Amino acid sequence: MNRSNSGANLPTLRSHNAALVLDLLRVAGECGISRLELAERTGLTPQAVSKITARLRAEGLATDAGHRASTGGKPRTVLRLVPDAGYAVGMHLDRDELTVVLVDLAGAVAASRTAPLDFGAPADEVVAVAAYAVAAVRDGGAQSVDLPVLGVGVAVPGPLDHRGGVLHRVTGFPQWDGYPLRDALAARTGLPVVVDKDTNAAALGLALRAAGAGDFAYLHLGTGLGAGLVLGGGLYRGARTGAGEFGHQTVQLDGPVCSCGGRGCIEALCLAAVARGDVAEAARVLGTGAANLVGLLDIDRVMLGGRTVAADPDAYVRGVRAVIDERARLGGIDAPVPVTAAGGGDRPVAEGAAQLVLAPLFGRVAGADVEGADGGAVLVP
Amino acid sequence: MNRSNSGANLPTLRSHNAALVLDLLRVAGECGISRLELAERTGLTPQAVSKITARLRAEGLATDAGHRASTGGKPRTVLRLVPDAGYAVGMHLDRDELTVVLVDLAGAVAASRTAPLDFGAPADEVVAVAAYAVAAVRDGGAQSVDLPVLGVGVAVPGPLDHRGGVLHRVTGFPQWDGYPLRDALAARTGLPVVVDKDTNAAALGLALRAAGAGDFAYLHLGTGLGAGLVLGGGLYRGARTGAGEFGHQTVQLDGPVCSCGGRGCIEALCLAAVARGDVAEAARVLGTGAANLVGLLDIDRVMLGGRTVAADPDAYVRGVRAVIDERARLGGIDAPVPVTAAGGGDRPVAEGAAQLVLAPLFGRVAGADVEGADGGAVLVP
DNA sequence: CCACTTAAGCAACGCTGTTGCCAAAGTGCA
DNA sequence: TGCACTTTGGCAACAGCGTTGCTTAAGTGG
Repeated sequence: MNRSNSGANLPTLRSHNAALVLDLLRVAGECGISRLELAERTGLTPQAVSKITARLRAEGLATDAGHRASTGGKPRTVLRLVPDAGYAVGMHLDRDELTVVLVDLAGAVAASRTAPLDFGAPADEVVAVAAYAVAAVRDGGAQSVDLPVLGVGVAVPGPLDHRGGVLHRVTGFPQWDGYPLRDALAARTGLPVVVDKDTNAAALGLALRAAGAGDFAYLHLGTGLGAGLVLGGGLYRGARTGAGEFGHQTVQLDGPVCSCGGRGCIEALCLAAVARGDVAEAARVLGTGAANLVGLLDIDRVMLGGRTVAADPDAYVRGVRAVIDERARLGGIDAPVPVTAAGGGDRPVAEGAAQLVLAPLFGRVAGADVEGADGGAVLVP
Repeated sequence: MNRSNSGANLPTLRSHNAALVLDLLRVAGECGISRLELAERTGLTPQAVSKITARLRAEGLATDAGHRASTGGKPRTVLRLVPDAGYAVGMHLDRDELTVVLVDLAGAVAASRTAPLDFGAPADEVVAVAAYAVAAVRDGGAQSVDLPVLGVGVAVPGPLDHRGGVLHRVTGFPQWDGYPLRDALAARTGLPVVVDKDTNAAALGLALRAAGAGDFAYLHLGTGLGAGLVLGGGLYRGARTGAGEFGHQTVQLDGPVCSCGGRGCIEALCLAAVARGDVAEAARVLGTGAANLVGLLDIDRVMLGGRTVAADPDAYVRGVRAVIDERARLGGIDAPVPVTAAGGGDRPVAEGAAQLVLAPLFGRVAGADVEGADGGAVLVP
């Protein structure tokens, strides 16, 4: 929805429709989808879909996958995505651990690698370790075959400038302040690199997996508390990539002082409850923040994740759901917003990071420029 | 960013670019804009802009407006919007008052009308009064000339279904629950009708007026407290048009009971402070909610409006700004988000309502279907 | 007065999705 | 087995979009 410089011409049109079809193929998965279904879903004419899919097949991105049962005439030919036409590396740079995955176009993990990491080490050293991990996961995927890797998506904790790939004010790690992570890693790996917050990456991954889930908020409770927002079908980053500062929302005026200097922050109240073992109270505080968010943004779903939640997912889901249901009941709303656990601990973050690279191919994520090593090496021209 | 049924063809492309150019003409206002500037802003080639503007001129939507000073060669021809090529009616149905305005394409008010209203009267009676006001403002605009009125935008308090134009659960006015306001008024007036929340209408109007302001939140403090969100350049309504439920955000766990049944809602705390004359405390509570919002959504600006704010705008702006600045300082942010008063009391709501009809012409507002009397009588074919 | 610069239109072009038509590949009944 | 019917999907011609190459219009400056 970028208002500036958004004039559309025929190449724009072409890639838009191609991305749309590719996304439907991706969502259909193994079972595939027929040309006529694609036409119905996109609003394009069947003939246009035929032309678009012919191009995709010529480029090796789509292929035939059998036939549907006949309904009285010629049976429909089913098309599906060719998953190994492209790969992306997803990386989760956490405070004490490095997780790297290699995923294909369909989002399936082809290889993964986890190693301890000292995020407090000099930035160049961390980048070197990261670049080595990328190389390792590329080799490990298939033996001596050069896989077409489109780029590297990196998820990091704390605030950053997503467009420039530069970190800012990472609490406790001053050596990262202003470090051009994207360009450094792009130079080391020779691949385009996209950097984003860990919560955003996780939310993006979940948004692509659960198709049709609509708008939702992903709340990540680990060493800190943050949120990833999927609004209007796309990841919402805000004006300065700072959206999702959920942890320091005030839910108690003049409450206890938080590490951020504020008072009554959700994060402080929630983690204090966790520290004294009161999971129910932690969930209630989290639920209050979640209910605020649900009301403000009118979202369809709340998903909980992160290490702390993973330790006792049922308790958190139950506690958060109780607050949201109560608020909905008071507001006279019949169907309260569902609350679920994301599952998989920290793994969704690395997989979501890979989707930072892949999502633009499918027309997802507004304004995510994949740049770095070479300007705009995208698959669909 | 609607994901379903969004295949693009040539007419889509054409109207998209036409809307883009029309929007730039609108923003340029009286002074106009040259073809080459349009080309730079849109990213289109000058020749494409020439073709598009030729079409707009043929349709009577644009016209020449003199020349710029020469820079050594042929001087640029300046183009501008023809404001009276189209009009829209904006209506603010408040609890005790009805405000109707007639605005032209440029957003200028050509006629206005205010009358007391009993929102508690039977719905059909209110609609009859509203339809009469629409007819009156259409006649009053120009003497015996049939102005091209594109539709009616209606702003109402409380929750509703924007797509269907049906109200829901309006607190204190049960006769409106489920009433098909859009269709009823469309039948009475013979014009397409769009219905939205008052806060959304006001936010839209402000978004169009202050071009380039980026994302912002409009906080409306009147008989209640609500918010209108402009995210990613467009009005954000949420999945069920319920976004902006700002008043019942909890900012004090286990705080005083609110009329909604919850505890520690901003609205309850804020209005209680207003009732006892403590404007500073009201502003502080409002500021806390605003700061939460700024952090969560990373917006560029906060605007305050509504009758209560209009009574003492400086005090509210100062109080809200203080909280936001303090939070930014703690977060290490250099440039805190600006806070301003919207001004004009309730007038921005009616003008914004008119923009519910006009905005789609300029490519603004995602997913605002103007339907009603006749399906899709828009100006640009 | 003439060289130069800048703006804007004309004509031809490549490419998009669309339309009309036809071959391919099934089902179902006689 | 054969024929009528239904449905799918490709081929060819088409209208319309922005783009490119070139020409004309309308200024400035020496």
